[in-house]
Amino acid sequence: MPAKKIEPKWLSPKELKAWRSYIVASRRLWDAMEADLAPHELSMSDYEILVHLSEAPERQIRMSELALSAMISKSRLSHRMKVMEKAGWVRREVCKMDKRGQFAIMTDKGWKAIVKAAPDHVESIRSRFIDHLSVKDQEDLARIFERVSEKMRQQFGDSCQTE
Amino acid sequence: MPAKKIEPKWLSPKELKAWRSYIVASRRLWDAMEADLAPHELSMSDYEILVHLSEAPERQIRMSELALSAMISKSRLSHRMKVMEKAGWVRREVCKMDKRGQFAIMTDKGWKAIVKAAPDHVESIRSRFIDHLSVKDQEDLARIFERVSEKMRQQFGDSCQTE
DNA sequence: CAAGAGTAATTCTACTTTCAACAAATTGGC
DNA sequence: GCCAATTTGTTGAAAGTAGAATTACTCTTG
Repeated sequence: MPAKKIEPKWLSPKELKAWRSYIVASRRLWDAMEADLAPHELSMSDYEILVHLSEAPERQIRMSELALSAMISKSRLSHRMKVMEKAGWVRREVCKMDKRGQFAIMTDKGWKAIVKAAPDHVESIRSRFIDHLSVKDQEDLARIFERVSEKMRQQFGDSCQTE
Repeated sequence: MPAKKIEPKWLSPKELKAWRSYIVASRRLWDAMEADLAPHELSMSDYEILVHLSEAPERQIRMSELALSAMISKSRLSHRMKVMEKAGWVRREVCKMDKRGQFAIMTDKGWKAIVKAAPDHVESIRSRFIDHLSVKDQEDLARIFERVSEKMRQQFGDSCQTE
């Protein structure tokens, strides 16, 4: 028998529905949350950066590590830092140990900005997402997405670390 | 009693875990799937546009409607169409009824491109996501994200229609 | 210690996306 | 019919992002 082209296994109705609901809701959710955050002059992505920075010991951390934990490229982080530096939220300082390195450091002003934004953002997470989930839903979601992440890590991405 | 500042209701550990797992996995999933699609010279977003176009009757549809169903701005659609037109995948034609309007029309070449990419994309959806879900998981996810979308529609977005 | 390999971060270039402004056509009073 | 308001879609400038190239430093090894 000649080599036959492998017929792709299409999605069943249930599979398709799961996928589409997820994609559509995620897109909307992201947009809505961006909008919720806009009054604080923050994007979701910048918020994420600041949170990771604020959680670092003494609110300072090496650029590479920050890029890794915020899951963005170094290049992008450099650019955003330039912007946020101008806003006075962060500053940079060379690393004494390794003069190639830079520390991203959160300023008081930056801390205040994030502290001010946080309650609204949490409220946004709640009203857009979490409050519509039962505890069981929360557990299910966590389990599912943990597994999805885990599988991707196995499949190939050693390019990305744990958060 | 004087007006007291409302204490924000922070997330419980379970809530936080659900949220973070979702966010982190979603980010990774998107990136992985973009990479899976790259060999076909397509981004997730362009793929989405082409799919909606291909599903329209006679593979043609008004620009506004396409933008709506693909959940992108008109402006962005215009720009992408210019690129995809150059690639020969789509063309545009003025609407006889309403001379302001344009029809986006999928060319044969565009159809071929999407037909060629689809099996790989489906395989990508499977291997990255769907295959790690039980049928119960699929149902749960669909239910959850349907609800999330629904609530957002209620909360305020009449800016966005059903898909 | 010197050469080469490797690493940290930035910068440059090309591309994408957003936002505001715009032109053209339609609609709905009056 | 005419004028204002709205709708459709495009455009151009500005902002954002990705990836390659670059710079400056460190580490390894002979």
